[in-house]
Amino acid sequence: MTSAPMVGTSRTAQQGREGFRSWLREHNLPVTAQRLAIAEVVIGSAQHLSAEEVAQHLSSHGDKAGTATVYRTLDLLVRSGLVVERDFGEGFRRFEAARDVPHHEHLLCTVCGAVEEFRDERLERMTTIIAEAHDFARHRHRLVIQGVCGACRRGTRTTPER
Amino acid sequence: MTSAPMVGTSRTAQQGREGFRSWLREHNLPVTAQRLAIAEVVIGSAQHLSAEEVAQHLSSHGDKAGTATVYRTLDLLVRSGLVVERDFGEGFRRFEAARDVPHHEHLLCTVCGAVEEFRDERLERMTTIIAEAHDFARHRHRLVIQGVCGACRRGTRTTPER
DNA sequence: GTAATTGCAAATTCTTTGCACATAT
DNA sequence: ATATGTGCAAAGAATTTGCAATTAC
Repeated sequence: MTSAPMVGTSRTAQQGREGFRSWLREHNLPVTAQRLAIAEVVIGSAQHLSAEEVAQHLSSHGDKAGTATVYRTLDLLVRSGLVVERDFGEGFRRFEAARDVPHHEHLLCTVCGAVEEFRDERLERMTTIIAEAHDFARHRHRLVIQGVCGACRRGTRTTPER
Repeated sequence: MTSAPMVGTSRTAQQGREGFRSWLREHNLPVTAQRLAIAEVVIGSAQHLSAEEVAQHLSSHGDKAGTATVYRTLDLLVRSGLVVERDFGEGFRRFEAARDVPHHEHLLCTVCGAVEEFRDERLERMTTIIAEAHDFARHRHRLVIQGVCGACRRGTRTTPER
């Protein structure tokens, strides 16, 4: 966990589990133990988890699910809108609970891997204007700022981020 | 090719070939036909090429190189500073000739795949300020704006971008 | 001549798919 | 009951690596 405040309101694991249960019911999809467990892990976490990390969290909590199921459920979670997919250029994807934030950017520490989030309205407006100037209809954008966090610069960090 | 003006100065295939030859010599690395051919393709192109596309360009020009050699040479080109690696979240990397631009952003058409480049000083300053506010030492940043280009919106496009 | 590169194929990493078996409704 | 999900293992896609044959210097 980073020490900075998160953007938006975080949801509890319970809310994640129940929210996904409702969504599955609405869509006439079977509610299985694996699906609820995966939803609880991803939505209950404040981090950006990879598929593998989701599987690890599961087994460390007594639950377990095959790799295929993890991927298939993450796909459902993204389609439900409860989870958002992220690509930090690491060669694999990460998944993050969708909070009540329309959009936010990421600061990535290249030393410890810590991810910090922020929102900036100016950036929102700026990308729209830039797109228009190039005759593009802006759909969305993605900004990742890479750098070194304070803890790593000062050698203060005691616990590894990931 | 997009119709908008490119950022910075483009280099010719010849310049790419010779520039890489010099770099190889300076680093006591063998100058091979494959290396020069790959440099010519990547640096001579105004596009963002994938490793596979580089291999295709090669064979269509009579040259040829194994996949491993293409990847190994792209790695050298990146390390030489003559080529820059890009990640547009497609699941694979693209490589672009490094021009005299310190940094530029990308507009990506989600319909035809066209990539347009632009530079924005405000963004440069903004990311530095944002990083500082979060106690990060900014190293670099990456902004990709996704949208639909004018040609695709109007159905005007006649030639596929990729 | 000797050290480095090349190309092929096998190995890796992340992700998807096919299929027999298990489970939700 | 019956459609759907699950897990395993095989398949895929992009990229890397081991190694014998080849080439640069």
